[in-house]
Amino acid sequence: MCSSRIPPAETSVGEQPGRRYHHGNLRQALLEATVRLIEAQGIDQVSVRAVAKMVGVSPGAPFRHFPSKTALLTAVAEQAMDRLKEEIDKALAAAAGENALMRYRALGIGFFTWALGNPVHFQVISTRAVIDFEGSSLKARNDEIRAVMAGMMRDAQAEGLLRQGDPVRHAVAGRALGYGLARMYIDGQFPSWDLENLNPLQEVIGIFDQFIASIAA
Amino acid sequence: MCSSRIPPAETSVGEQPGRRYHHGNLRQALLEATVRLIEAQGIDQVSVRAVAKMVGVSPGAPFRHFPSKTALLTAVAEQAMDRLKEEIDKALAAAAGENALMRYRALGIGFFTWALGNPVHFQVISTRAVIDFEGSSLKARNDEIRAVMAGMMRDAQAEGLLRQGDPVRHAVAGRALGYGLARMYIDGQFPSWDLENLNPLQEVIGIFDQFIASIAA
DNA sequence: ACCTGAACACCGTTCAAGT
DNA sequence: ACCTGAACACCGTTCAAGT
Repeated sequence: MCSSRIPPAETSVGEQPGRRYHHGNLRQALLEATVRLIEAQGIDQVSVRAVAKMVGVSPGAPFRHFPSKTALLTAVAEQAMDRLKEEIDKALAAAAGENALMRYRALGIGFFTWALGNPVHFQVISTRAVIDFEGSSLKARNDEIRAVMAGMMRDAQAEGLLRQGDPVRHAVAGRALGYGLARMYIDGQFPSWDLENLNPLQEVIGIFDQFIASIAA
Repeated sequence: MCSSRIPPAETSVGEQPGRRYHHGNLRQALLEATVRLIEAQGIDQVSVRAVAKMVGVSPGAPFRHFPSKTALLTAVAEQAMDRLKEEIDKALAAAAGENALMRYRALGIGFFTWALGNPVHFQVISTRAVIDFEGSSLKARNDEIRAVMAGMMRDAQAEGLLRQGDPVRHAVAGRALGYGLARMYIDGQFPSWDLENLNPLQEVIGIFDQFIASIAA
């Protein structure tokens, strides 16, 4: 009945299930279906079985590609982190000639652009209960970004760009501010703060800029 | 065999299961068992059945007191929020005579004291995916605190205590900073930032103080 | 090599039946 | 009034068997 199955188009694996899957890139299809399921139902509603069904495959099939549900979600987080790093690298490249504080700003804007543009990915990365942060590439990647931020703040102080205070504490504060703002936006808290006039990214950048102005010399 | 059952001690419902429960305060016992289970296993491992077993009751019993698992966790969050409000009220009472910026600081310290002292409760309150934030008392309580913070920042500006910038943005930044710091601490990120010298509460307050100093006139 | 489909021990939730 | 215990439709995960 289906002896001449055509494989699904090389990279675009997000169409309607198409009854028979067999080969094709199941791994990537599962990752994409997981993201779509989180978008549609929320992260706590994700089940491996539902993802398998979306992709048209049996309940056990995903376990040939991911040893556990946690591993599946961790893989989604790793893809998310890769995209974040790209966004940050792009922003940093564009700000290469500027001073340390402006490079710090560029990094922050890269982060906000990514987080508000990919809320599901941000959510997965920041939901530690459900991913294996320590045992994956996530920790190293995260530490890289942290080190870059801390270094910039130190440079900013050395260049006399900071008004006062400990650069490490400023770096931590900036990170916490970024994390908290992204989270508040995604949790839908902006309307309560009367922050619905501008578009959210503009608003977040405005707040971040005010933070930078506060610590600047 | 057990015709003369003694009811469990009035309020202290956290002892070893004691085979037969029947009356007693099952509702409160379930809430406490839920907190202990999260402490021991993490929030994603909580199951109504496990909570029921901890308390020595059949799988269906909790549903007489909470319509759903979400309702159970939301009730835990509501108790948590009540304690947060107490902590904040206490801190504000102690700072009643001071200026708006110092009262803002007191509120912040109340929050940090609560969050670092009750990490499980903070985690439950901030895990939106698993509680009913909008449809409970949580939203109103949260809005109260937000309004107090925003009011203080406005007063601080009116009293000439702020160096520059929009007080609403400062208020949002302070909230995001507080949320982000508590979260970073609970996620175990402090060691990576070389923040393990002081005790965490001291460290967090130090960073918060530096933020306040940055925006102060 | 990759997938199916049955199986196991779990879940949340409901509901008749017990006390 | 409150709880039990069986039942239902789910889940994560494993594994023999198929192609």
